[in-house]
Amino acid sequence: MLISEFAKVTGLPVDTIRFYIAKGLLKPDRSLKGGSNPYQLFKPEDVTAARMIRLQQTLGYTLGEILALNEEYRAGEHSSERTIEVLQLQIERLQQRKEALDAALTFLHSKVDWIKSGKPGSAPRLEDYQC
Amino acid sequence: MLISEFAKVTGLPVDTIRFYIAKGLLKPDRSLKGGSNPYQLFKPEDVTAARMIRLQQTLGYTLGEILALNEEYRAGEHSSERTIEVLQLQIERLQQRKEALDAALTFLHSKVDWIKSGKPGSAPRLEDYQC
DNA sequence: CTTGACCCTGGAGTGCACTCCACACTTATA
DNA sequence: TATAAGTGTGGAGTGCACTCCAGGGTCAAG
Repeated sequence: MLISEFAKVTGLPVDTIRFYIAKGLLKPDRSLKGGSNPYQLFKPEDVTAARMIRLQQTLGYTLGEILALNEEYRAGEHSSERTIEVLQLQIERLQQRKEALDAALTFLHSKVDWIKSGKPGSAPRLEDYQC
Repeated sequence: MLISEFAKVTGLPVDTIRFYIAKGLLKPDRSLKGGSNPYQLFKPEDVTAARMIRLQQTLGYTLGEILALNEEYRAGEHSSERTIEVLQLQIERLQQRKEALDAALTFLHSKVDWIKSGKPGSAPRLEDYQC
């Protein structure tokens, strides 16, 4: 598929796609059949890759980290131990984020409860939900 | 307390603190006693505010959003309904992030399990953990 | 009263992640 | 064959969140 269709499928602006290509995050095929096609061709797996990038971004990774992560992941494709190591690292980091998020949610919920109950006693303190 | 001590207590660089003050995120007192002190004075509640800012940042809010959120929060201080509304919105947003995070974690865990079990069947697909 | 540590303001610079633009080429349609 | 729509490259610009620096004021110690 061409870039405009890829943009539609992924929901990403064309400029952003080109930006990702320049960064090495996406690698569409070029000129498949004897130089007949001067355009970049995107495969279904590129769609998956794009979605993976967006996911990793919402999880707080920078594009540089995502690139490094994915390359390391590819490099360790034949070494299960290395791959597992990379995955474990990601899991650990996400786990930490989740804990901070849980603490924040508990704090917010307790604040809502406190207000709804007519504000008896002192307000819930951020310090009590260490994040 | 003066800015250098505040920096030590919060762990933030002095420049960042001044940046937050310029943005209106922190409001230390100025010249308390008859213009004798030309320096900004930070109170314990400023420390809490700084920690709140950092927390909100890790949760994905921009400084602009944090400012708006905190001002709206202050504005609704006497209207419990408005405050609860703001809190509910925050909770909703964080809940969404948590769900994406959970999906990612489940995906990563299943990938680890799949590798550890000698890679039987097909690899876990990102698509199956909609995020 | 000088020295050194600390403070303030204003403005410039940095890295990241886009976003926009000018210009040139290719391809489908009228 | 003219024209419009889509594609590629290179480079400039934007917004955010800092980060650094010059120039100048304040204050406590010696």
